Amino acid sequence: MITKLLKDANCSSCTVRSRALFGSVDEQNVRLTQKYRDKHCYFSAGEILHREQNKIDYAFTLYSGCLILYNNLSNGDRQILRVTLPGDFVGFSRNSKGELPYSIKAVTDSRICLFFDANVLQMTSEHPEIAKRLIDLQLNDTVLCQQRLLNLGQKSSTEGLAYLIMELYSRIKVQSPKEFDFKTGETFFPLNQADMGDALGLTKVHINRIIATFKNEGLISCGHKKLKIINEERLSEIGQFDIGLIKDPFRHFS
Amino acid sequence: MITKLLKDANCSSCTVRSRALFGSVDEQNVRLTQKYRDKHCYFSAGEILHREQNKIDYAFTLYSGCLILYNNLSNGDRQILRVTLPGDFVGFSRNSKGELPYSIKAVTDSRICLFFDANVLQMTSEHPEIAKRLIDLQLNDTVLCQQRLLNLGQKSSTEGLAYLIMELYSRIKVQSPKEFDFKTGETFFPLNQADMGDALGLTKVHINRIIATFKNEGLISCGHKKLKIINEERLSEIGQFDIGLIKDPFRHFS
DNA sequence: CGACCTTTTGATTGGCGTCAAAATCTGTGG
DNA sequence: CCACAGATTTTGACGCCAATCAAAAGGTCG
Repeated sequence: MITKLLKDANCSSCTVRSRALFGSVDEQNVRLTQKYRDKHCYFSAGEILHREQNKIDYAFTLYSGCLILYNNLSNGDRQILRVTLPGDFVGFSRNSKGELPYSIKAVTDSRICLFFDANVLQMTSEHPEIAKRLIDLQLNDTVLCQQRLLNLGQKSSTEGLAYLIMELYSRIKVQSPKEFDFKTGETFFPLNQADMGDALGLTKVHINRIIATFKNEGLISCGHKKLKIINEERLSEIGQFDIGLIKDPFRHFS
Repeated sequence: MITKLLKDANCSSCTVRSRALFGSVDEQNVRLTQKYRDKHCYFSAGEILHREQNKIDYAFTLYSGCLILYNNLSNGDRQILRVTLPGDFVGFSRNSKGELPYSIKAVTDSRICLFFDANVLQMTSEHPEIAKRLIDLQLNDTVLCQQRLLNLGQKSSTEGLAYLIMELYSRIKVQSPKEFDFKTGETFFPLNQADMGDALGLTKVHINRIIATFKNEGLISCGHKKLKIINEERLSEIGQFDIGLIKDPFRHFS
């Protein structure tokens, strides 16, 4: 899928490095891992990078932009499983046939950098600290996923949406600080109302009504792909969102 | 929490080994890893092994029995995040303070074997193949968690329950084959109706009504902690459950 | 045998889905 | 710079799925 979209550039031109993957690795090792990185490529908003059940033989880090990972059901409904932001690592978890179990779509123009499987294998063997780093990234993803289970299973639609907004907003401030305008307090916000519905198992109509109440109550203001949270404390409270989840990642080795 | 419940025995007496953790490690190495294992201990049904936000400095494998990992909300509601079966590994993902973000409770009499953090650290350094195995276990857990997101977010209560039953049933057949009676087709089934409700975000009353329809339609029969699936194919279809998810785990290195 | 837990059943309520249409915004090309 | 097509947001009316409340029946275990 991705191969036909590969651009020529190799990764020596990448100026942004994968914070998530190499964050705990010292500078010398980062330079060493340079050689394991392969092609990087660009996608524009709306492009589908991968369709669930198709095979791939690489993983990648997101350099810029925003992707959603999702599953489709037979009736056409869609569940968003994860929203990835710059620095996130994507593309492990394949079955014996090499099939990745979710689809991937760019919600904004995005730039990724590929790591082919053979290179990941070699990299983790030669740099055990990177293997441990991979465990930790995976552990944290699992915790976030479990928190979303809690969100979908036990919270009301209002609580769930408050949580979703706070979680994404907090991650954007950490992972894409450039998108946050300190003058106005406005952040770029990648999801539209239909997307939020698909993340929470609600209809876009209902999402719209909840957002309307949030606006009325002076909690947020938002426009096209823009979000300003006016009362962060109250919104966190409604969503039972704990900022520690983002600021203090769950891990084991690092 | 666990320490005060520790029984004296050390792990040399363990006859069951952690299939999940050492499944891909050769016999010689398994014997080597023996030394990293610490105490093992027992819990009876209903005992709480750990309360969310408390600190621990070990992880463990479940040897026998069944545990649930869950979160409580402030209003008393509970979301079951994961049901662990023999062979499963539990207890990574802690934050900087060493806090594990979920509670753990034994739903049946259970036996676990501890690995203290220091030993896991040493073990993964000395046996890189175990580090990679840990990544894979974690990857598969994440995929299962994501499938439960799909379950909660997009499926009807009937579909969701069919999926839950099929998933647990299939995992029991693989991970606790002794619990499956080939003569009667009956399996031990650890969850009661309230638990299933807490796993799916539904009330026990509603679970009961759905189970009644499953019985009426001749799909299952069940009694106290016992389950017999009469029409496996149809139940899988209703739940949109794919047995490959269990039989062909998602992974990257092994 | 009795206390407690789990399952079962009924009646009523409300949250969110569904359907439909209008209003607004966005990006594109002339 | 405006016109237009398409996407996204907004609003309204109505219906249904699952929650809630309540109580009885059945099982399990000490």
